[in-house]
Amino acid sequence: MFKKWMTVLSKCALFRGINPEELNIVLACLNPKVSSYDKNESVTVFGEKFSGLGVVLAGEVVVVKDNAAGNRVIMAVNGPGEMFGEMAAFSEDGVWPATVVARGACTVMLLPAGKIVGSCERSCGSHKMLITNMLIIVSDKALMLHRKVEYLAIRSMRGKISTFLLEQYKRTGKDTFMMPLKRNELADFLNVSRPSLSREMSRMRDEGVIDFHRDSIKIKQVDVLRSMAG
Amino acid sequence: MFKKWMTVLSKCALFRGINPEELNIVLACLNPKVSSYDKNESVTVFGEKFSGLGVVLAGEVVVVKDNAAGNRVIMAVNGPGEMFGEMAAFSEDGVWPATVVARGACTVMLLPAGKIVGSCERSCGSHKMLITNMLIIVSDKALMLHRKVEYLAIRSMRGKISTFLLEQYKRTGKDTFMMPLKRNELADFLNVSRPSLSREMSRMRDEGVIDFHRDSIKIKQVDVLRSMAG
DNA sequence: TGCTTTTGGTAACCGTGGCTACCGTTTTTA
DNA sequence: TAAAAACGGTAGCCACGGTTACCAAAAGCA
Repeated sequence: MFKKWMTVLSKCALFRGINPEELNIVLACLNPKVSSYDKNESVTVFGEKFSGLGVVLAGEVVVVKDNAAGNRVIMAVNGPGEMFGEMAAFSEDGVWPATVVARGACTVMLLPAGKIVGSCERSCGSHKMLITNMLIIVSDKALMLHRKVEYLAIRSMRGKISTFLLEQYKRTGKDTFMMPLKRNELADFLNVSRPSLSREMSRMRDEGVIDFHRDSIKIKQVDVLRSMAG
Repeated sequence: MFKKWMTVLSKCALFRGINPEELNIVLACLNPKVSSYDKNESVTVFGEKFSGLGVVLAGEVVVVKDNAAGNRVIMAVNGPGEMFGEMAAFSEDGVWPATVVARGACTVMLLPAGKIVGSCERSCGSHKMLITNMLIIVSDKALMLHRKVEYLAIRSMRGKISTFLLEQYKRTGKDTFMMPLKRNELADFLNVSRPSLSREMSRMRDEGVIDFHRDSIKIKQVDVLRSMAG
């Protein structure tokens, strides 16, 4: 039944430590719903009734939040095997805390939240593992948000840009790399305006700290960048 | 042994649904460490080795984060029965993601993280409950951070102030209430400078939207405030 | 009780960064 | 392959809010 998605699901953090045979049993237990979406189609809408823990099976989704002023903040970009709605799954109000939009054609699986904590009728042994995995996942999510808060708490734009670039530098281990976000998306992520971001990056280029062309970026003075990060 | 703290602990979300006799057994299992601190003393320091899940027994602690630029951001204020370090408890790196400072004289309990998920030798039945509680707690924490991100994502100071006041208004249900934070702390929380905050609040008072004197504040035009929140 | 510390309001100055507008380039779609 | 849409850099304008400095009131402490 879920044979098609086994490879992806085995990579999903929720099912870590559960072997294929058990996974099949657990999935039958959880009774998930698989749906496909086109580009820019809404998978979930902020404030609507919570429909279940999401797992991306194919394609990519973007988790966004619109504040009333009309600014769209990108919370995350999730690919195959990644999840969304982990936090809402165990909240009381039972509504989506964010909007999830298909970044391109994609397929997602929605798991009813109650089934995860609720004790299984057939008392399948992987349920405890599932809950423990869930705990780790939500903790990681919380830490990610913690990091996000740190980003937003940086007052100056230079600080934000420098911090972001240094994180990429550390992640890739190279001083020349591709930006994982378009200017628009980066501006959203750093919570600044797009033209101001361009201007500041250009200034940094003029000063010889970095060099870039479109998506390709090169860090020329790591130490200077570090001093600007805070 | 923990008789002195039973009243507080029974109110702690971690032990919800566990009756006093079981609580004693569970506590013995967890082997917690109780310590006292003076005002402004550090309970935990950012980056240092994780020492365990914290529970405030008496007094208050402030969870803060200093960014390298020297700005101190208040993450939370925790009183008796409240916890800190929930996220770090299940992260890999095993260091404190924030600094916790005693707001006044206080007593806290530290629970070794491993003991919570690790299966109990005496296989005491409340362990599953403990893990489930932990899941709910961490989810709530994540949602709280989510809300925090929303606050920080608000561009204008007016928007921040309005949002904060409306939240208090909703919480107390009254249009006149006491500010739960000093100006200093509020400025930190909203991530703005203290004089700018005072100035903006004075402007709002001049415009007749609000009225205030020190800690006491009155909302005069809720609808206008709402339109300013975003 | 007087002294010190903390807290909060106000004012002047000015830099960062938001906004709008425009244009060239790249990518997508028909 | 032409038309349309998305993307990214640049420029000018100016307001929001950071910074510093100072003072008054309140609270803590001797």
